[in-house]
Amino acid sequence: MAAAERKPEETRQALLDAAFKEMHRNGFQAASLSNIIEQAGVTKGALYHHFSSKKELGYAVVDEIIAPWIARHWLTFEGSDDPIGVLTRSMRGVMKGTFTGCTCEPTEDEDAACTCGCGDTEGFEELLLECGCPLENLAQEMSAIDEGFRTRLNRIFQDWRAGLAEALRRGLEAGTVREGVDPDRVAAFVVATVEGTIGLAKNERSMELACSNVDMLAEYLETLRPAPAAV
Amino acid sequence: MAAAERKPEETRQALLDAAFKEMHRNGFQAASLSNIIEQAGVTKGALYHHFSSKKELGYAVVDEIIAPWIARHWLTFEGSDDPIGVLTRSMRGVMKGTFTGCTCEPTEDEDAACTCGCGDTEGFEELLLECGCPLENLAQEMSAIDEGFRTRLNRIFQDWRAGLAEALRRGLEAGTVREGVDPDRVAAFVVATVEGTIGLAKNERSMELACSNVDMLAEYLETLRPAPAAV
DNA sequence: TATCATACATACCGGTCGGTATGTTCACTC
DNA sequence: GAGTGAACATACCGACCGGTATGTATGATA
Repeated sequence: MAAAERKPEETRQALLDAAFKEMHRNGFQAASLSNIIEQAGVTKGALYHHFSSKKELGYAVVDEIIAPWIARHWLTFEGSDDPIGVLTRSMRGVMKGTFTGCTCEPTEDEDAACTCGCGDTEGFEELLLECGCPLENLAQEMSAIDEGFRTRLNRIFQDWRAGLAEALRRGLEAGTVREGVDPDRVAAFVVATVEGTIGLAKNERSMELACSNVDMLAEYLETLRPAPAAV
Repeated sequence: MAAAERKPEETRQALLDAAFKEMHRNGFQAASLSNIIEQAGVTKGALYHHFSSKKELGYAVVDEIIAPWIARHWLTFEGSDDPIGVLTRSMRGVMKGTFTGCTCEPTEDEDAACTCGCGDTEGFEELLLECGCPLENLAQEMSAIDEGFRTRLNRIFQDWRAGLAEALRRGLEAGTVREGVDPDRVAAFVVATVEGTIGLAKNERSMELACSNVDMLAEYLETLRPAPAAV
């Protein structure tokens, strides 16, 4: 094995990345540790040095890969007073893989790839369309049969909803969201519709369907703005 | 084994039912044939007499169990001219496990269990809340890695959407749905939101969340009715 | 009643799985 | 530069998996 390198943090990260990819495509239960260590370029000894079991590896993927990923792509309000506008742009960005709604430098260039340094490449939209949302996939598979997964995934969903609701509350104060809108209920509705849309689009392999649904959700969100001053 | 019984249709059905339960809880890949045959009360020889492989068993579950289940609980319009009303009742029925929207004798009794003879018992809502929608679960798990599953599940989604869109079209003609509504796009939006809602509620183990989302979707659907005559 | 396809039951196989026990090499301390 | 623990690599294990080969009982037919 030539000269060994001994970079434990890099090894650990390589294992997490490989595990994430394997789990994203095959789910957790069908994820093969052999494939993961092969992809990461290490051996089983390294894996079990860094993680005590397959399950612990899965938990780490949830906490250290999936959770930040969701936050990076969906909690992009950054003190904005227009949650509906930001959310609509985030949705379109995620669906198209352009991520112009990231918290990094926003760009006007619709064709630009993600510039937020999250490591997502241009091919991401195909991956999303083919493999779906990793958070939703894992939740569907594991939440019924493992409480550890369920609580961790649930935490991500709750943070997502809470962040969205918080932004809506600021919109209420700023007057960009009309009175009477319940931030928590709208947040839950949006999260459910987004996840359902990704799932349906994945099954039909149809980006058009995804975009149509996003547009319809955007239209619905527009109805939550204050009514224009009566003429 | 006392006197043998030789009822091939019952044996086959027992295998399908057991496979459905196992797959609903554990997914297809993690479903164990040993568990299935044990649950069905037969041996591996019987299984492989009726099904040529595990995958064929899974396909049969999709075609013969899941597809009719979806049709029974979601395609309940039966020539009604009020798709929004029927759909709203179906949603609430499925979520509460009362199924008052079934195509069987509709009942006014909100507490009644499903009377459509579909075999669903009172405990169904807990199962839906714990294990989610079997269609969505399988789609999430298998559509990316097996084309046979994907096409079969996709067919169910398409039939669901088509049935919903057809009902909306009748509503358009009957005047219970306002002009300008696109039946196909609304149908896709509804299916995605319903599936997303079940998934989210399953993960949070919260029937309140499910009901809240259903109510919000129902509110949205009400906006698709014709505007009341101007005063 | 002999025949024979159907409908199973039993026993077993190769392969893969997650996990472990043990060996080896590096980096650092003193 | 000897010692030591972290960071791996290698070899191996038992369990379970899907699948098969083969045996056997049943029920209809002739």
